[in-house]
Amino acid sequence: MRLRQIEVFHAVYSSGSMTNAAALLNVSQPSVSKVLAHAEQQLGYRLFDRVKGKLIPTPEAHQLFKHVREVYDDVDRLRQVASNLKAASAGRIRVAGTPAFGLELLPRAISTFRDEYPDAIFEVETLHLDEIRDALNESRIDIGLAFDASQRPGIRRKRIARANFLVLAPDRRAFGNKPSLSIDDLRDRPFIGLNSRGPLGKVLSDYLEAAGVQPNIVAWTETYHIAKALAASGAGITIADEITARSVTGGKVVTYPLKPAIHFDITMLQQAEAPLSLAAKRFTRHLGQLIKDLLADGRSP
Amino acid sequence: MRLRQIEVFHAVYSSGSMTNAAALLNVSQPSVSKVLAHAEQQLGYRLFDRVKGKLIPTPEAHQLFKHVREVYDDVDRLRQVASNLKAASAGRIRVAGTPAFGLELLPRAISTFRDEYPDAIFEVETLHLDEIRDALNESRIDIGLAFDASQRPGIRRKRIARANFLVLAPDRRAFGNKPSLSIDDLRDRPFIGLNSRGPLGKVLSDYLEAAGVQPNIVAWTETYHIAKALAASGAGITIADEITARSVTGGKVVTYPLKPAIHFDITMLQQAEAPLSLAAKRFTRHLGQLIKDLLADGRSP
DNA sequence: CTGGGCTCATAGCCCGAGGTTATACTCGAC
DNA sequence: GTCGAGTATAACCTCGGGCTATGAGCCCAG
Repeated sequence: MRLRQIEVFHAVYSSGSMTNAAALLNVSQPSVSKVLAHAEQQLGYRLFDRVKGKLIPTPEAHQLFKHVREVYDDVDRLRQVASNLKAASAGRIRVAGTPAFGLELLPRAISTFRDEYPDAIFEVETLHLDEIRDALNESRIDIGLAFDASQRPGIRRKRIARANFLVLAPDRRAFGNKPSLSIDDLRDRPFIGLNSRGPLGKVLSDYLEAAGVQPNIVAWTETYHIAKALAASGAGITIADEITARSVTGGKVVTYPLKPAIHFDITMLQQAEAPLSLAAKRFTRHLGQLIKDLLADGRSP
Repeated sequence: MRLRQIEVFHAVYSSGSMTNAAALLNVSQPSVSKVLAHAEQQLGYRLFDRVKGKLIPTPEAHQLFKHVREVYDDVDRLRQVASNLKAASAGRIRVAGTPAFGLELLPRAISTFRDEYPDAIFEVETLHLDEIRDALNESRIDIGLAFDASQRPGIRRKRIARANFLVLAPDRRAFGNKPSLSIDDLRDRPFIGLNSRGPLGKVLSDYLEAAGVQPNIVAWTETYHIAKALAASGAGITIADEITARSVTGGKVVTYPLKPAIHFDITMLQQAEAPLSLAAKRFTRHLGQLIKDLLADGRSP
């Protein structure tokens, strides 16, 4: 069975008719008819019964289709990867970050990197952690940036820096000029919660639970920038990573360090066993340095 | 990327040279060279660096290969299934049983069935339970016969009969003419154990453990016929299902029922959602009846 | 019952992928 | 320098799969 025959069978089976399949595959109807007839002849049995001009899948077709679908999905993915690799070898540096990084830090890093290497060409996007991992596996991106990613097969992690949570409030009315806050200060405040889907949300909710603090949650979100924007607009206080807290987007907030601090890692992800291009390697160094500088600046202004 | 290109890439990558790949694929070396060159040209990047006449996979090739292997495995299986379906539609009835059934009962069932339907053509083999399931999934067989199979997605089970364990001894010296044995009678006897890999071995070992009986195991096996043959040749006593116990093969043994009895099911397996041919359906009825008759005969001789 | 309007199949044509053999090229080993 | 191993190129053939045009069966509407 040739790949083309598999494709055609798949299209005919799932669209229900040769005419539809032809449209799906952007070829003429006779072409589909011929390929299918040829496949049946080679297989030695009918895949569809032609009854009153319509196609009825035979039991064999149903059996085959289960397996065809798998192959088809795999081939689809393979072709995706094949074209992704082309973009990679074209010298592009493809980076993705969770929203906390992708919205401001990555653009800034790229911009300053291009001051030094004006020829560098980038592709940037913001993805959630599991999407970053998929994208790495499919060679759709070269570098991912996330918080506290857990170990996964096929993915190499590198800790870039250790960061802390900060408390974000709309203004100084709630806590005045306190130099830092304890977890108890958050009790009974209107609070914007972070979903525990992401790794950081989980760290945070575990921490609050362990401390026995049940904040008065007024809204849930998964992205820190949204939490920040909510805080800035006066909806309540929230907790966010230092990167988000120090960013310009999302409006003006005041920040307080937490004591004792809650740490988490900033992790760079790449595909295991896939060498980075020279340009990509340079960029990872640049990015690491930028993050360290940013954290240092934020801590001793 | 055409299927042929995937095949060729796979062969070259895993055999290390075009010449070897050509031999593997049973084509000429220039053909491989051309297909590979063509694939590279379409992909837009090299898959191998030609250095000193040898091939060194590029990083892209390593990446691609991971996915190619998956596709390749799937396609392999698909082609297998495609040709299996041909045999099915050719009117053959393909049956497999665990050794307990396959060695004697299935051949006898087929033979008596063919007395009634002389045109029926069979394929028989003995497989272990997990192999039976794989074979069903790949449409390599139509019907499987096993003990106490657990539920699995894609497989339909049908209980044919309920059978009991019997104690097998070489002769009457050990237990005389006792009408039945209790589990305690087995204590400290030389015993041929059944591996707990199969479903029945597990039932048995659980039972012995629950009764606190630790037999004096002198040999382990997974197939009941071997246990029976060992018992017949005087190596010790054993426990076996009724089907094996009553078979002719494996030598002469004397059997004792256990009291209280240990039950287990005899199960017929087939692929869910795959209709059986008319002939296969008839055979399942025949087989079910034969097993019921056999058990009834054995219990009231 | 007759004519659109579906469907799939057939005919005749063309192109390109991929097979063949024969041969050239380029290393490393001797 | 020559031989062997491995890859690339050339000239040729076959066939899968694309196209358009057209036929043939079925259904429904008028």
